[in-house]
Amino acid sequence: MPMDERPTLEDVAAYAGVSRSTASRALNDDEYVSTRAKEKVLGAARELGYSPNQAARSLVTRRTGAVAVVLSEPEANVLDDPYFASVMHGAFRELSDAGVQMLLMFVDTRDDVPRTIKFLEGGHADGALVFAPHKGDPLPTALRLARIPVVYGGRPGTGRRGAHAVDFDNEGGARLAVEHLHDSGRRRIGTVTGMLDHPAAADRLAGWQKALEAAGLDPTDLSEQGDFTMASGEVATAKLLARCPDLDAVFAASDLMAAGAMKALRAAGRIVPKDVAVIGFDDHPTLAPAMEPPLTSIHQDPRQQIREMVKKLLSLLTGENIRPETTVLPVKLAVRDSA
Amino acid sequence: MPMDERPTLEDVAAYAGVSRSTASRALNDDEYVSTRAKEKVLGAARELGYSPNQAARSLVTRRTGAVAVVLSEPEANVLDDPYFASVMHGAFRELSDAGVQMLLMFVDTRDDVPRTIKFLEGGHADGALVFAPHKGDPLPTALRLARIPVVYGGRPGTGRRGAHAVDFDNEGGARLAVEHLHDSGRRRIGTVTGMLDHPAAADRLAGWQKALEAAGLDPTDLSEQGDFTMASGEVATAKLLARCPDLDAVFAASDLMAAGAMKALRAAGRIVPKDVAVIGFDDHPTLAPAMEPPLTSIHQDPRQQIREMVKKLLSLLTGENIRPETTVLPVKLAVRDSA
DNA sequence: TCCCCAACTGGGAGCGCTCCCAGAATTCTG
DNA sequence: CAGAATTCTGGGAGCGCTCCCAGTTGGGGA
Repeated sequence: MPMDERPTLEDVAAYAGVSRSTASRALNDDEYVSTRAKEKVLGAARELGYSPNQAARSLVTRRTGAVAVVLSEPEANVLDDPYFASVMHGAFRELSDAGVQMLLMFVDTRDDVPRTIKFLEGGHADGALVFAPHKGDPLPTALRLARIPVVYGGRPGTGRRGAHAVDFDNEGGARLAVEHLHDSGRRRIGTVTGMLDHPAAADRLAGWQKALEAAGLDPTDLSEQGDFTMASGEVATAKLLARCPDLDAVFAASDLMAAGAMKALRAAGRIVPKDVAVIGFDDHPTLAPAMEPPLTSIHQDPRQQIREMVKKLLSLLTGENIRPETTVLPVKLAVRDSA
Repeated sequence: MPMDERPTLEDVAAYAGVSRSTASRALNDDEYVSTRAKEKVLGAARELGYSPNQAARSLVTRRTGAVAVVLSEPEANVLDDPYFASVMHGAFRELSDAGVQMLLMFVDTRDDVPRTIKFLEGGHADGALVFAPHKGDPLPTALRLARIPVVYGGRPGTGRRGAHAVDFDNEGGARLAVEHLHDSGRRRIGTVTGMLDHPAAADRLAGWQKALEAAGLDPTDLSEQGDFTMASGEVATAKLLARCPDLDAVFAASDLMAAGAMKALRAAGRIVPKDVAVIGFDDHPTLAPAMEPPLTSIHQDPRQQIREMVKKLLSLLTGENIRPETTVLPVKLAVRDSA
């Protein structure tokens, strides 16, 4: 073996004084290898600094040892949101514990869709963890046709039947928020929604509405649509305030919109939480505690989500025939000063 | 070719009525292929939905077509910081434009270092884009020994000689901040630093100090160390305030610490910016405009950084013999209400 | 004692591709 | 128009691995 080249399995086998086959068996701890042979091979591998050639292995096993994490979300949303950073970090940890590499792919232009499909179909990854929340997103349909093992993060907007997914209890979170507000005496509880083609936004709105009705309150005129950005939260809250001057609470479907709501309330001379209480959603680790006053918000644990997703995907990859279903994870209320 | 299997190059060649070699040449647009043959092959490939087997190709070319993006930074910093989200997104865009896949790796425990090195040495990626800012980080040294093409984001804390890197003008940014404060009449300009084993933090501190001295001001007692977190900014500012009650400006080395500073100032009854002006660093796209008052901050463009990094790495990979040097990118002042 | 079956080992084939080389077809030169 | 140069083509080898199969070893039961 020349000095400047990486050792191959053959080199390891020769060094250990066994055949290539035996070396392979030892390294992959197959059955039918004597402990003696196994020790020799493992020792040789360590000695030579052997690391198997993934390409050669892939060529025969038809497995790449890599999983793609696909974010199908407009650029701005991904960048603003530490949720995605958490997801990526968590995905890496979970996957690398399983010895799987993580390929990261963003899909934010229409052109990216065929490229992504082509890539995944091409067998460059064994499976995918996909975050594709928009209702019109063509990706889930295309993925289903391509018969690639996929687990979704969040309820996919399209092709909901027969998909493996892990979602948060968005409706329950909204209910939690409304109940907290109601319990502290609020009666005119408005909401600022996200884009309603986003299942999470729709679920949060539904939760708010059901909770109001359950409390015997009338939701009419009390909801205004935003788009998850701070500016939209500000505008929506101003409209809400103009329409219902007796507003005494705002449930915003994201912390960013809650920040906008606070701005609008401040501009209108309302004190938070004395005059109007505010609750956000996401429990943005940086933003929520930094706000003035610190924001009460619905907390969700992205790490738990990704852990479940990886677990499902790995089962899928080992050929386990698990039933396609959406696992729903609980959320909780993180109480601070704003409500 | 069976229906259920992916077509191989051989299938494409047969379909086009040429040999495997010619098909390969056509697909890789090599020289010495007739236009006629090329068209036939390309047509056949399209018809059959052919996508080359990357593993087989890697095996012979000894190139993986993938680049690793390595974040060697404690978990919390990565999660809080939309800078990293920007970097990852930008890296994906730039790399995929070049037909290169992106592998993401985090290094946050000591154990991750050998694993990462092993992985990169194993030839699983053609090169790496590394963010490893800490002074004691063993990664840069290990990477240099492993002779892997690497470009650093930010000045690497270790092994600075002979490394390819793209950094921001941290010192210049601090100077910009101080000059702005001085121009608006502030004379007691304190600073809250980041962890000083972080080159960016050290550079920002140096810039602050030099700018003060250039303006004929005395920096004594006016700097306090933080660790880039909000809580540390609050504590540091309180100390500063206790030591120098006539403080009229704070330059924080991160927006998060600026948020902490604002909290401390508010708690001490100081009005921002009337009594004390505050300037942050990073221009955090979510946090800075959401603060009350909106934060003046030093803006840096992570997209530009990653673009330069990818450019350097691709040159390195094509064997160009570019000189190892640190490219320094300009920053600018984003003026809002806090200063 | 012998045979059988389990436990183990080694060699061969082949995954799908690129590259090299020899030969065929075409074009260019004098 | 012959010969040389050039362009193009196809087959063979081989990248490093896993898997299959045939062969070898050793221990336990008849």
